[in-house]
Amino acid sequence: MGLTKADIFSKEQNRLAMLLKALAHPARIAILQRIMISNTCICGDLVGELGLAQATISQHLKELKSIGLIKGSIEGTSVCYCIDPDTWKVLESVMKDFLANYKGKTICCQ
Amino acid sequence: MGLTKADIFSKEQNRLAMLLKALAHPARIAILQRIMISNTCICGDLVGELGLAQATISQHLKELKSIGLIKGSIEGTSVCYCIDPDTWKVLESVMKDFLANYKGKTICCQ
DNA sequence: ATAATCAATCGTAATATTGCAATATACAAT
DNA sequence: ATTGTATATTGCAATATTACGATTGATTAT
Repeated sequence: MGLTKADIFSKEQNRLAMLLKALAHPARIAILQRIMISNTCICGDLVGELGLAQATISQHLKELKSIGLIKGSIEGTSVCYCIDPDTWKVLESVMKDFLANYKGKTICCQ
Repeated sequence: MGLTKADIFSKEQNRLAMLLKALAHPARIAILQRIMISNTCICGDLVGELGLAQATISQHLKELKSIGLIKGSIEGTSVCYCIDPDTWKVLESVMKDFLANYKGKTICCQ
């Protein structure tokens, strides 16, 4: 079918799944790392650094923007992207909670 | 195309992307939460609790198993699944490192 | 042996994702 | 006005994902 049955899961489960889906591509991970490491917003530059076509990178940026992980602002002739601190905090918190559910003390499945 | 160009990214970027992709579905998140909360391996039970068909759940379990996030063992009449502590630790560590790249002190993109 | 139960696999339909060429849009410089 | 530069959008082809009915395989109970 290819259509996730979102209505049978909780808001939180869907939210986390959508955030992780936005991260779940090496190109988008590379883009985010590039933005973070530069410690400032990143304008252009991405095309040529990654080995992907301009249209493809633009599409990945759009995806990251639509989930709110990054935001862009026009800076003269080009567009600058940077991490959205609010969404990033949400991601950190939600992911931490999820991972913390595992206490690591199961004494089964040897 | 639908074919990720994995060869142009680093091993680490691909590894993280694959782990996150395995997590990036509400059903698989729900399955993992159910396993974690029960604090023991979970045998069957999943079908009926989530609103998905048996074949669908089996498929999601297979996906989680193939990336190594869970492992299954035959327990009498049914099959038990539990978190694989090693992969879970890798996930925690890799994800923590990724998130920590953001220092949150960009003074741009207002 | 037969029936019952549980989980895996197969086959298939519907939909989503990835990637890029081509094109469009926006703005700056000449 | 025209040219150049940077990013976005469109359209398309190839592949992947999601979901489930039907079937199969394995085990247990009768």
